[in-house]
Amino acid sequence: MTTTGPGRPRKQQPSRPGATARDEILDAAAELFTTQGYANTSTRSIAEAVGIRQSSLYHHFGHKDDILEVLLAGTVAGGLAFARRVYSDSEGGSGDEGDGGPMAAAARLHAVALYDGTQLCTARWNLGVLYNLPEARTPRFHSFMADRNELRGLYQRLGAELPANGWASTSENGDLAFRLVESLVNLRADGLNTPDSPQQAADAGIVLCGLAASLAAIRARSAALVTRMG
Amino acid sequence: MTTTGPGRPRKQQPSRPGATARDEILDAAAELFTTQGYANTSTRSIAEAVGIRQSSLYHHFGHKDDILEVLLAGTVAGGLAFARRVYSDSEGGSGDEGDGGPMAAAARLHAVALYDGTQLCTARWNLGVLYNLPEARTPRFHSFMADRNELRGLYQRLGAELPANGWASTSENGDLAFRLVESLVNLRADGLNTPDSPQQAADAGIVLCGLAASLAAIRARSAALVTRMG
DNA sequence: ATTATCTATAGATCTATAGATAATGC
DNA sequence: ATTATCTATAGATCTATAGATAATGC
Repeated sequence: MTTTGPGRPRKQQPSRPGATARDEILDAAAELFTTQGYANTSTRSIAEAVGIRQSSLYHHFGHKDDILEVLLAGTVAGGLAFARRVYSDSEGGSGDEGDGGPMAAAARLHAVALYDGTQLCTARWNLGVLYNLPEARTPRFHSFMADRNELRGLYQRLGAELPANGWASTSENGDLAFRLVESLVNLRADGLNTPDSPQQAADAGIVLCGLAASLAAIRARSAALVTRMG
Repeated sequence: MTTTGPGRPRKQQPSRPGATARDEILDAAAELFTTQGYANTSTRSIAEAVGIRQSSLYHHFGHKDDILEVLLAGTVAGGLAFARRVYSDSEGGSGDEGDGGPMAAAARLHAVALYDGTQLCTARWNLGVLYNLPEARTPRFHSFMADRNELRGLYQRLGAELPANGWASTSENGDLAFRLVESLVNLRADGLNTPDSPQQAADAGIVLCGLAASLAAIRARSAALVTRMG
C-alpha cells in the first residue's frame, strides 16, 4: 500500500503509462501533439484521452502551453546532456584511446549523432516533430530553442575538429550531421525509419567528413563512447 | 486600359504581388501559414493582410483548406516536373555526354537535388515548411502527398543507379539526398541558409554515394543538365 | 447581367476560471 | 485541511453562409 497523502485520490485505472496523472496527461498530449499538432489538439481531447474532464487538466498545468513546454524540453534534453559530456571529455585520461587525433574526433561526432538519433527514433512518441510545429518557434519556447541551438553548436564544434573534407568548409561538417539526424524525425513521421536509421545517419555524417575509409574503426570507437558515457 | 469584363472591379492599390486578388490571397496565406502555421492563421488575418473583408475570401476559395492545397501543390510541382524529365531522359541522344556511366547517373541525382533545393531556398516564402505542418499529413491533402512520394521515389531510383558505396544499401543513397534537400527548409526557417546551401546539399548527396573524388566533374555535368532541362 | 466586394450573423468551437464535491490523512 | 476531481460558464474566438450593394460591360 502506498500512502498517498491527504486529499481526494486521483481517478482509478490509469489508461496510460505514467505514475502520476501529470504523466498520463503528458503522454496523451505527446501522442496528440505529434500526430495532429498543437493548435489542432484541444485541451478537451487531451482530457478525454486521459479519462478526466477538460477543466481538471488545469489542476496539473496552468496553461495549455505549459504542457508543450515540458514535452519540448524532453525532445532535446537527453541529447544535449550527452553532447555536453562528450564535448567536454578530453579523452586524455581513458588510456590507449586518448590520441586526440581525427579518429577520436570523428568518433565523438559519430557518438553524439548516434545517441541523439537513437533517442529520437526509439522514444514512445515521435517527439522530434514537435520542433517542426510553428508554435515551437514562438518566443514562449525560447528556452527550448536555446537548448536546441546549443546542441547544434556542439555538433558544429565537434565537426570543426575534423580535417577539411575538400568540398565544404569545416564548420559545416557538423551542421550537416545535425541536419541528417534531424531528418530522422521526418523519416519516422513518414513511417520509413528502420532500426538502423540512426546508425546510417551517424555514419553519413562521418562519410561527409571524408572519412569513409575509416568508418568501421570510427563506428567501434563511437559505440564504446556511447556505452561509456550514455 | 485593360478591359476587365463586367462586374464590380476588385479593390484598388494591391498591397501584394499578384495580378489577381486570388494571387494576393495566396501570397498573404503563404507568408502567414509558413510563419504561424495553418491552424494559427485565421481567415480574418489573411483577409486583413490583403486588405479585404474576411468573408470576401470565400468568393475566391470555397474553404480555407483550398488555399493550403494550392500552396502545397506549389511546394512540390516544380521539383517533381524537373525530376520526371531528368529521370526519363535517356541521355543517349545528347552527344558525347551520353555514356550512361556512374558519372552521368551521379550528375542526374545531383541536378535534381540542386534544382529542387534551389527552388526551396529562393522561393519568396519558405513554402517547404508547409510540408512540416501537421495538416499536410491529413487525407485532405493526399494528392500533395502522392506528388511528394513520387518525387522521393525518383530520388531513390536515381540513387540506385549509382555504384554501391560500401556502407549503406544502394536504395538509400537517393533517400539520403532527398532528406538533405528537405533539411534546407529547416535551415532556412532557422535563418541559417546561404546562397550555396542548395549546392552543398546536392554535393553532400553525391559524396554520400562515395563519389567525392569525382565531385568537380559531376558538378559541371549537373549544372549543364539544369541549364538544358530547367 | 455579372462580378467583387460588403455587412451581419449563425453555430460551433476553445481556453480558462469559479466554485462545489468527494475522498483521503491528521 | 488537503488534494483531485467535478459542473457550469464567461468570453473570445473562428469558419462559412445569406443576402445587400457597388461598379462595371452589354
